[in-house]
Amino acid sequence: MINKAKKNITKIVQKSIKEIYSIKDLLISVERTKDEKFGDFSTNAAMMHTNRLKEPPMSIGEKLCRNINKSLSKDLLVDKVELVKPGFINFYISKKFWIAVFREVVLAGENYGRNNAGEGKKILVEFVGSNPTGPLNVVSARAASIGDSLCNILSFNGYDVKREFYINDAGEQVSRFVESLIARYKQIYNPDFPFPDEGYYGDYVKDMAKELDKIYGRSLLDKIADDVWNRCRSFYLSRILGNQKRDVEDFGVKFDVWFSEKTLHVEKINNAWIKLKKLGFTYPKDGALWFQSTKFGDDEDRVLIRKLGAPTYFMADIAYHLDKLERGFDKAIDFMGPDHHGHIARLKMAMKALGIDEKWLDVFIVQQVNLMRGGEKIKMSKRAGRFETMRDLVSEVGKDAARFFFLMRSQNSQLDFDLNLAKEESSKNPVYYVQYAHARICNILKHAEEIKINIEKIDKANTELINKPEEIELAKILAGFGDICKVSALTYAPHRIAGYLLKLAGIFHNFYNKHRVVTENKELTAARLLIVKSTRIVLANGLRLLGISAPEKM
RNA sequence: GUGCCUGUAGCUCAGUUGGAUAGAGCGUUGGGUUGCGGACCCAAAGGUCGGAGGUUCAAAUCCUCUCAGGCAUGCCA
Repeated sequence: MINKAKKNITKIVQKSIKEIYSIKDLLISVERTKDEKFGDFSTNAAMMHTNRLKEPPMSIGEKLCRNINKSLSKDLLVDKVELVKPGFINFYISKKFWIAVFREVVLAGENYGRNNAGEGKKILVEFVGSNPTGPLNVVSARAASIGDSLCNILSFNGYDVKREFYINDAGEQVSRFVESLIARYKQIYNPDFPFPDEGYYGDYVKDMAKELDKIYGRSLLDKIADDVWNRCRSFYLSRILGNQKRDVEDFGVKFDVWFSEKTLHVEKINNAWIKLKKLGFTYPKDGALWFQSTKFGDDEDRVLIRKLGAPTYFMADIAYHLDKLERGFDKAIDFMGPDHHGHIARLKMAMKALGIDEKWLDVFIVQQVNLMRGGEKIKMSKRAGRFETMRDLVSEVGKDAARFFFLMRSQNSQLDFDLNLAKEESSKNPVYYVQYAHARICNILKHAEEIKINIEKIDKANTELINKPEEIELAKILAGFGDICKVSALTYAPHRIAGYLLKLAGIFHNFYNKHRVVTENKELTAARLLIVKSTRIVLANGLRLLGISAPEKM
């Protein structure tokens, strides 16, 4: 809707420029205004051309304005065009144009805001991902919220999206976990048995050791290298992975693919390695095999195959991304934890070495989360085995609040998560504020139905009766939903949707406070029901994109 | 040392890729409802956009330098 208006205005302005100045460069921009006192749309055309035409902006603007006023067509529904000081030309759109949005929303329903900008392009979004060595933490919860919501948004914009979880089940970390488990088990019989320096300190490892002891007693003590042990270790690894799966599923995230790093070994990794070797970017040194990342701007070369023969995480990740490419994705997006900082540049260098278009892969860091309680930061220490898990967080504040809080902020800044606020049932709590607007509307609709008003046919209501400023304001923000969806997809920014919903909820509450919907006046009631029904639809659509419920009662 | 992220109101953060007088929420202060959900609304106060230059009609936004904080800098992931 807004796009249509923008296009029309752009055409008109360009036509005027052509007529007056007969120049070919017609680059201008038409934007929504920030403030109502500047109308609804404005163009910087006069200022853009001031240099080329060697004429002051106000003078250009004056001529354009006069010309535009002559050529305004009726269907645009422009009330007024005016020139303002620095050289902006402002367009005032008639109420009628805006009010049409209510019917449009109701007719489109859950598809309102959808577009086909993505043209069915295949995108793979990799997020959360982890070693199967312990419970998922709060950063994983943040990544899950952002990744899942972005996928919803991309689908809504016409992309063919797949969600993927990368299981790092083949590396050094898994060995460290197993060593930790063995050590905890042995410590039951020998408290002095040393615990590995970089081991896993969490209590869950101790619990597993106790469990092993319960089943096998001391019989495993001398069988560490045995088959029994191998079975035990894979039993616990798959149990941990199972718990991780349950964590994300309870959080409402459904991955299309759980990708095991193991499946890259040995063949796919070998193939990737051979490709790099053939291109001449590798060499042996100190018994290991290296990648010449310095050729791509790194400060030192990086190891691909370790001295002992095992590939590094870096090598596996190269193979992994080649695999994604081979699976036919037009684009790959990765969300990684803050500890992967250094890894990103290297991965991109490897992609460049392999001749892959830079734009094919986008990698984002999901920054750390500081849990706050009563203004105090809760200390997290993985080493000491104390760290906040995703499960604890969700069970304390709930899925909706957790997701909304993570989605309010852009992913690349650190986040202070106020646990008390997330639980508070008041308008201070943003998630309640938005959900309350939705529930409130549902209650109005229910009330209307109780007095036998037919909500289904409400799109037939007489919209001529809509003219209050609060109503027009609602129309304008509803009309902007499609734009917000597009922008949030384009900039990978789900938090735009959250911000939009907060604003929409605010405008609705204000409207509600000023105007009663269901009254004696039947015609006006119908028109206002159309307004609140379309508002409900947009709230629900937005919440759905965030993966948050839109409750009918609270 | 090097690289990335961040620096905007007392606090937590937006700012549609360069636009007009920089915006919300919380907190503070003062108001509002015989009503369809008060889990609500309105108003006020609060700012050298970390700092200094530069680019141009126009800079929180782009460039250079600089200061502060965070993270990374493993043959871990």
